[in-house]
Amino acid sequence: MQITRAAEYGVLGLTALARRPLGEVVMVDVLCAEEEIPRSFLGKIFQNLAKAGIVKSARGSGGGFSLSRLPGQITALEIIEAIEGPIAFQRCLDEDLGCEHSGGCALCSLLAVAQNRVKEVFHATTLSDLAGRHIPNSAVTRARGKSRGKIPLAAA
Amino acid sequence: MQITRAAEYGVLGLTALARRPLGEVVMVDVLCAEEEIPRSFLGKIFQNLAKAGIVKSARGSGGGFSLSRLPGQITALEIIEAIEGPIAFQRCLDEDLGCEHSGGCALCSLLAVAQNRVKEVFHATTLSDLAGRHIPNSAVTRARGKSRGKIPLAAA
DNA sequence: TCAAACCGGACGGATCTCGTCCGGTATCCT
DNA sequence: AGGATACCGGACGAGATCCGTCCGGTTTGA
Repeated sequence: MQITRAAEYGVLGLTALARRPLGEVVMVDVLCAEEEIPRSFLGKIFQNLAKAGIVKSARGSGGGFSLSRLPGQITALEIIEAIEGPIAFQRCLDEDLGCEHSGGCALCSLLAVAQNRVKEVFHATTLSDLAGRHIPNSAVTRARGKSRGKIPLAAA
Repeated sequence: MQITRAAEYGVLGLTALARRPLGEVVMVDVLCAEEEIPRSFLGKIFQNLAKAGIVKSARGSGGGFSLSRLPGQITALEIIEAIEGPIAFQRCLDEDLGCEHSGGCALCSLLAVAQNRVKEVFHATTLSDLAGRHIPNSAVTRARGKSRGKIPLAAA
């Protein structure tokens, strides 16, 4: 019952992209430096985002990634499902291959409701919502020196 | 982003218990036969439920498990968290050990909202809700013979 | 032609999942 | 007292998933 690092990194990387002028092509090196994400992992994640049409990739020298839509038109649900696959609290809730327990499985109904709630939340949030409020870690640590201790929560 | 089998089995086992007169002591062998759950696994799961105070255990001959409260007073949230540990979409959302990304992490806020939605759903559902609508698999297969083909969904 | 940058598959260690097994202990029955 | 019964609890283990890394291949620009 957790989000994967891949999805986390994917969202973070996209916010970094979304903070720039629309259409700007950025290398993964830049993005992962900005958000402190392992380089080759983020590369792999962005391959999925490209395949899902969220991001466009440009190869060769001067290449990189750019958003293929406005940040306000990309939902968190899209991003997360592009990386993790469809959100399904249980096997039988993904495609309707029927529940293995019984005809009217109460548990599956419950899980279906819960699952739809989180989908609603993710669907209602766009990348611009996320990018607006997010301050990249690298900026914070730079401003703070390298004190690696407890972080006073800023901004409620 | 999935519920574990353990939680699934736990809920199922408890519904079997909840269908009986309150306080009746039932062996795990009976419960797992009824719900078609591996015996030793369910035993282990019920240990957690006992530790969480959801179920009472009786040892020795004639022993087994019984609900320690009315089914209407046991929430799905309790059950699931007793088995899986606290629901936390991300490490930083469990106890407040602060987000590793930044002060005002937008992603964590989003995940927190989604997580609370599912907690609400689980909290609003009781064991009696689940037990009422659930027909154990064993009963279905008995009534149907051993046709292992596609199951026509009964009851909307 | 060369270097830059993404593509995509293989690999690998760590962790989690899904159980099983077995000796220990508490309880009941005779 | 002595068994038989049933839960307790820890160890074990196969398999899957997670979290990345690596490297050869391909595309592109200079």
